[in-house]
Amino acid sequence: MIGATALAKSGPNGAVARSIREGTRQRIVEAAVQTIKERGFAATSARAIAATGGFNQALVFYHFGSVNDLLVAALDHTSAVRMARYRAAIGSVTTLPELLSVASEAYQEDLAGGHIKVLAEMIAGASAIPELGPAIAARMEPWISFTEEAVVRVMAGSSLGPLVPSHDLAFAIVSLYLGAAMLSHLSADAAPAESLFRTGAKVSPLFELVTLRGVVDI
Amino acid sequence: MIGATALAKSGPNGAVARSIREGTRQRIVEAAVQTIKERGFAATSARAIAATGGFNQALVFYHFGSVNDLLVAALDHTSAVRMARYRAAIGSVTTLPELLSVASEAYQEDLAGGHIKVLAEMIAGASAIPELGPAIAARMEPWISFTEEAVVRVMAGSSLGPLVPSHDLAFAIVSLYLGAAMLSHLSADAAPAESLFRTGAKVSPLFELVTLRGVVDI
DNA sequence: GTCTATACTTGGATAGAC
DNA sequence: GTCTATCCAAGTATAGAC
Repeated sequence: MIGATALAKSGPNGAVARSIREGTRQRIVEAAVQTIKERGFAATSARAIAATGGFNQALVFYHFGSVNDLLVAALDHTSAVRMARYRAAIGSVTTLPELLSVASEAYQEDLAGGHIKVLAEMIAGASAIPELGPAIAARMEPWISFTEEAVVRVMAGSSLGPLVPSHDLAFAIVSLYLGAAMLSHLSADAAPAESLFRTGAKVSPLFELVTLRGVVDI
Repeated sequence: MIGATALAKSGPNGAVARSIREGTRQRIVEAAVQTIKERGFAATSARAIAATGGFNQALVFYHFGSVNDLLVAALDHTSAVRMARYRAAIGSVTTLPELLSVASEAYQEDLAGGHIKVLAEMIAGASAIPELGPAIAARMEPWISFTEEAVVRVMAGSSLGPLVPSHDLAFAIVSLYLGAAMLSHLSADAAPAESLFRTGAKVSPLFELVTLRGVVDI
């Protein structure tokens, strides 16, 4: 009898059943992500998150200890989702134009889905709340590694390979991605970043050319 | 007699004389910049600024109306200083390796002088306080234009010129600079960005090569 | 585990003396 | 123009009922 109490309250109410299945922690994390997307980092207080998710403010502290810890958990959550998406899209690509094409596609999805906004807001927030800095820096590392893998694959056999340290290049790409996202985010105008992808698509065959011809075998 | 009252309190006290000469507004702006550098955006409250500058908190509101308006003024101030520096360093450069060399030098100065920190904190803050967004976006524009000028000059006569829209390239460079600054700032580790400049210096002759040989006259 | 109520803190902003 | 004193709003966090 006692074992049944956990399910006693579910019944026909979909929302309640869902909250029991997913667990409250997960519900809180999702409310945090949504609040950042909709209202920005500064407005993402425990009260605002609770209002978004329809639960009590005190639950944030009961389950996560502090708002900061919840925000880190929220970043982990979106990062995992996005990483899975990027791995699926980019994991098997071996040429630069192809890479740019799928990267551009994934970027559009990120933009539409609000993932970029979450990332930008968190980076910005990390700058504002120093305690978050190290946690967020650590969560950027996998992205640099992932980018480096893709870069190494695309440059394999290229004569540029030995000349450009792949880690530097990966860092540069992530920086560019991040900087463009923040600038676009700032002016609420995504056009410049999109223009950049189009230009990249136009220019990338040029690098292929250089690679194939082996012009720069120094 | 009345005309003399303004100077009546100066005398041997250097600090007071200085404040009268520069005006209190300027003193407040400098205190704001210093507070951002030392304590970060989030900690830069009217009270903190007043403590840094050794004046009363209420003066912020008397002279600037709000903390936000003061912060924008502070960004204007550092931007003007940095722009002058960059113009002097880059204004006459015409080759890519040379450009990268002086840009790297100026970047080191920016880093040491805390200018990069102010910029990064303000961009981050703009994300946190939406009202600041448009003001800061407007203040990034001159940097993109300036970069575009330099890019156009360096690419003049290059066969890459017609292929790469200079505005896109300028946007990309500013994004890269900004993104690298924010990532470095995050992990309190400037090494990655410096490594990037070194790599740039190594690779840039390659572009010169492409340009000179005219390999890609499509 | 979840709620209500509330203590405590910080910071923006203003009134009014000087 | 500059100061003291204060109001007010928003947010973190906790105590304790349920």
